Amino acid sequence: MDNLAIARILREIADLLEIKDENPFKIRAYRNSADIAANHPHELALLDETGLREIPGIGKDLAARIREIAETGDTTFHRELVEEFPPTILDLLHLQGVGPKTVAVLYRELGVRTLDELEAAARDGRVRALKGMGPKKEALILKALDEQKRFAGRHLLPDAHDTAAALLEYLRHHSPDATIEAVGSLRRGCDTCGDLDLLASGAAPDLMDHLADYRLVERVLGQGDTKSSVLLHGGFQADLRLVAADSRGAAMQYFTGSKAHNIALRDRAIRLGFKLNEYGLFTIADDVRVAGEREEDVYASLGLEWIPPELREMRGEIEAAEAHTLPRLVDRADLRGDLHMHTTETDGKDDVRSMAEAARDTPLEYIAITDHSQSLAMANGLDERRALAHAGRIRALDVEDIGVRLLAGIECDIKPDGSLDLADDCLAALDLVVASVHSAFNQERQQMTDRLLRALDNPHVDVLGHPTGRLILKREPYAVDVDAIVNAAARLGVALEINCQVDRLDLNDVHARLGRDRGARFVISSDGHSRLAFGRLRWGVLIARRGWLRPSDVLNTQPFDAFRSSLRRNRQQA
DNA sequence: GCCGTTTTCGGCCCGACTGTTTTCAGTCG
Repeated sequence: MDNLAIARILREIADLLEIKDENPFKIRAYRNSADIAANHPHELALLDETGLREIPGIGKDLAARIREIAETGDTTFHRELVEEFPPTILDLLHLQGVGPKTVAVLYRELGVRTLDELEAAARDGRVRALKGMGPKKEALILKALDEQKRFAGRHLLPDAHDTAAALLEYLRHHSPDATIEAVGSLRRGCDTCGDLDLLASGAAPDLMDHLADYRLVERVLGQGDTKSSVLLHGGFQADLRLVAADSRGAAMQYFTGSKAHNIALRDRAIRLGFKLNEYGLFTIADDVRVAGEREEDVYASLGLEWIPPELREMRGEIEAAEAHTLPRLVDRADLRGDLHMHTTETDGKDDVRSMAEAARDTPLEYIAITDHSQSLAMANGLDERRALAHAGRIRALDVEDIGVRLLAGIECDIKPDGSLDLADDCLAALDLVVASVHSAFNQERQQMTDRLLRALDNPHVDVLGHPTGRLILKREPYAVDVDAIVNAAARLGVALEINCQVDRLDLNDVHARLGRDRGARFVISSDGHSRLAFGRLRWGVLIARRGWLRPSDVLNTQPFDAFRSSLRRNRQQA
C-alpha cells in the first residue's frame, strides 16, 4: 500500500462520515490524516504504530487504522461505511454546490446513488419537491452536472498562470489604483490549480460588475460586494475577493493559504491572545487591530518571519519561521545552466546552434545537449556511433565561443533490467549523462526500484532524469521506492533532476524536500525540444522552492567550471 | 479523532454568498 492509496481510503472515510453528519472535528481529523498521508515523504506503511503516532495529527485511533490499511489493504471501519452508503454517492459530493447534507437527503429521500440517477431526479422534478430545495437548487444541480461532464476540474500550473495573468491585466486596467493579485494555490506555486483565486484591495465595488463583463466569462456563479465567482470558457473558475486597502496584507495571507497553514496560524494567534481573519489581526481582549495592511506585519505580530508562499504547506515552515531558520530559497535568477534538451538530431525542433543561441539570449551561461539514445527509436535515438559524432559537432561549436558554453551529453534510456542503453565507453566519452526511464512503466515496485538503483550504480550516470515518470493529470508516477532512490542518489553523488516540462515537474515538491533532507543534490532542467522551451525553467524553480531547495542544493546555479567539477564523473576523478 | 505554557475534558478557524427561510442552513474557500 503506497501513501496515495492509504490517503484515498482515509479521504473516503471522511467523505462518508460527512454524509452521515458525524462530528465535524472527527471528519476533519480523517481528512487531515488523508492530506498527511498524501504528502508524507516516507512510506507510512513501513512505520509501526509508535512511528505513526509521532506524526502530528495522527493519534491512537488513526495510527491503528493506518496500520490495518497497510497490512490488509482496507479497514473494517471503511468497509462498514461503504455498506451503509454506496461508494458511488461520493461522486455527487464533488458537484459544485452539492455538499454532504444535500447528498444525504438525496440518498435518503430519493434513493439517488449515481450522477445519472441525480440527473433523472432533477429532470423530472423530484429534487425541487424535497424540503429545503426549490427550482433554483434543481437548476444549480443540472448546471453542475453539465459542467462536471465538460471539465476535469484541475489544471496545470502554467495554464492557470496564463489565464490568471490575462484576467488580472483586464481587471487592473479597470482599477489602476487598486492592488490586484493572484493568491491561493497559484501564488503558492502548486503544480496543479483548481480555481483561480484573485484578491483586490482598494478597488471600487463596481470591479465586481467589471469581472462579470469579462469577455471569457461563461457564467456568473455568484456575485456580491466583496466576493464574486465566475466560470470562464475553458473550464476555469475564478474567484475575486475585494477588501479595503488596510486589510490587504491580512487578506493576502488568508487567501493564499494553504488551509492547513492558515489553521495553524490562527491557532497560534489564539494562543497569543489574538484573532486572525482576512481583515486583520485583532486582540481578543479589546478587538484592537494590530496588523493587517502588510503580510509581513501579520507574521511579525505572531512572532514569525515572513514565510514565502511556496512554503505554506505545514511542512515545518512555522517552526522554521519562529526559529529564524527559513532557507534562502533558490530563485530563477540563480540558474546559470540547463542540463537537459533535445535537438533535430533526435526529436527536437531546432538544431544545436539555434538552441545554443536561444540559451545565450535567455540568458544562460552553459547548456548540455542531451539527445535521446537508441532505444527510443520513435524519437530517432542515437546509437554509440551517432552519439559520439554528435558530441564532436557540439564540441566544435563550443570552440567557436558563441557566448554560451556547451556540454556534449546524452539522455540515455534505462532499460527494463536497469542496464543503460549505450555502452560504458561511449558514456565515459561524453561530458554528461542523464539517465531516464521511457519504457516498461508498469513494472512491480520492487523491480522498478532495483532497476533505478542499478542504473544509479553505473559510474557514468550524472543525473537521474524525471525520476518518477509522472505526467500530471494524465499518468500516475510509476511504482517506485523514492526513499531508496534519493538515498542512493545522495550516497553516489548522482544529481536528481527537476524536469520543467509543464506536465512532468518531476521530481515533485515533496520528493525534492525528501532528497534535500537526505543530502542529495539537484539540477533544474527544461527538457526542451525547441528554442522556446527555456522559459519553462521558472516552473521547475517553483517546485524547487516548494521543496525548500537553496541555491547550494542545485548544481546548475554554479558558474560553469564549478558546475563541471561538481558532476559525479569529475568528482570521482578528483 | 486529536491534543495540552489555563487542559486528560472540552475545546477544535472564520466569514461570504445563496436559496429557501422569515432567522437560518448549506456550501464554499
